[in-house]
Amino acid sequence: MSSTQANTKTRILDTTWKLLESGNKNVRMSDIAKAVGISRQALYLHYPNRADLLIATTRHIDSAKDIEGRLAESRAAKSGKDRLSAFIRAWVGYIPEIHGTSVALRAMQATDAEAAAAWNDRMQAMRHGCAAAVKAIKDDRLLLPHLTEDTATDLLWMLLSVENWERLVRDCGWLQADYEASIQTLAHKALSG
Amino acid sequence: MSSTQANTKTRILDTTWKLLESGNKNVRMSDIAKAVGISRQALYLHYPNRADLLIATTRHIDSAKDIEGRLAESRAAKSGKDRLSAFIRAWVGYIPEIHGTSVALRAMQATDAEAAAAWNDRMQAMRHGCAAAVKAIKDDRLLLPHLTEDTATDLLWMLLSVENWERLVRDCGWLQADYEASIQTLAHKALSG
DNA sequence: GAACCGCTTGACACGATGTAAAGTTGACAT
DNA sequence: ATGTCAACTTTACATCGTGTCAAGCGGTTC
Repeated sequence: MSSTQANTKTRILDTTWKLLESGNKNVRMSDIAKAVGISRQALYLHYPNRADLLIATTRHIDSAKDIEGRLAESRAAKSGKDRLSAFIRAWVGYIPEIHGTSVALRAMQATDAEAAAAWNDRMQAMRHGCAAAVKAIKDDRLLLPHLTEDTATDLLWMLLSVENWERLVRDCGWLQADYEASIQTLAHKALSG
Repeated sequence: MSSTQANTKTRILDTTWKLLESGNKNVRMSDIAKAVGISRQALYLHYPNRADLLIATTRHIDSAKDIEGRLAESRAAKSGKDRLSAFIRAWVGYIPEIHGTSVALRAMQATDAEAAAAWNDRMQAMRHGCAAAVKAIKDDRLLLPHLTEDTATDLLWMLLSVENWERLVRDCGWLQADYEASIQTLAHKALSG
C-alpha cells in the first residue's frame, strides 16, 4: 500500500531535516539516502530532484512546527505595537528551526531557479506578516511620518531576515534571547520611533 | 617579459570584474577565458583556481576604487556621530562596486573553504571600521547605555551587511540614495538613540 | 640555434546530479 | 500456486564544471 511509501517519504523528510539542521554543510543526495537506509535511486522515486526534496522538507518542518498557527497568534494582538512584537517573537522563534534548510536552499539559488523561487516564496510569505504589522501600526497613527507603508515593510523585512539572524547568533555568538530583544527594540525604533 | 604577463593578468581581472558586475550569474572559468580571448587553460597558468581568481579580483577592485582611501576619510571626522555618518557613507558607496564579486564569492562559501575565508576576511575588515565608529561614539558618551561596545559593533555590522543592501536595493528596488538615508538614520537610532 | 616564455590544443579524472533499464522481494488477490 | 504490482536495488551511463597533464608552437633573447 501507499502507507509504506508514505512512511518512506516522511522518513526521507525527517532524515533530510535532521541532516540539514546538524549543521552539516553539503548534504548530498547520497548522504540522505545512506542515512535513510535506502539507495540513492530510491530517493529519486520519491522526489524528482534535490530542489524539490529541500522544498518538501521546509513544508514538512512548517507543519511539524505549526508555523502557521504561531504566526496566526500575532494577528490577535490589539494594538499595532503589540502586533509587531508578537509577529517578531513568532518569526524569530521560527528562524532556528529552518535555519539549516534555509542555508541549503539559498546555496542552490545561484544554480537552481526552482530553489530560488521556493526560498523567495517563503520570504514573500514572511513579508506579508511584516506588511500586516506595519499596517496595524499605521492604523494606530504611530508610523513615523517619513515612512510609507511600503518602505516601512521593506525595512522591517530587511531587519528580520534570516541572514541577519545568522550574523548575530551564528557569527557573533549572540544568545537567541538577546538577538530577539535587540531586534524588537530596533524594529520598534525603526518604524515608530 | 613579465610585462606581457602582467598585462594578461590585469586583463583577466578586468574582464572577470566586468562579467561579475554585469549581473551575469554563474560566471564560469570558460566564460572568463572566452571574454579575455585566451584559452581556459591559460587562466589556470595565472590563477590556480576559481577562488583565487575571485579573491584577486576583489583586491583588484579595491585598489582600482581606492576603498582604503575612501574609508580613511571617515577617520578624519571630529565627532563620533560624524564619524559614523562618514563611515556609513563610504561603505555604502562601496557596496555596489563589489556586489557582483560578492555574490560569486558567497556562492562558493558552501563548497570552498578558501572562498569562505576570503569573504570572511573582507567582512572582518569592514567590522573594524564599525568598531572604530562605535568607539568614537562611546568616547563622546553618546552610546546607548544598554549597549556594550561589542554588541553595538555587532549591530552596526549587521545593519551594514551586503545582504541588507541587496534586499532593499536589488530586491525591493530602492534607490541607492534612499537606502543610504534609511541606513544612516537607522544606525544612528540603533546606537545612540 | 638553444633556451625559454606565454600560450594553445586535446585529453582526461573527479564529484555531484540526474536518467535509464533490468532484476529482486514481498504482499495480496484470485 | 501463480500472477501481478509496488517498492526498492543494482549497475551503468550522460552531463557539467573544475582542475590536471602533456605535447607542441611561435616569438624573443642570449
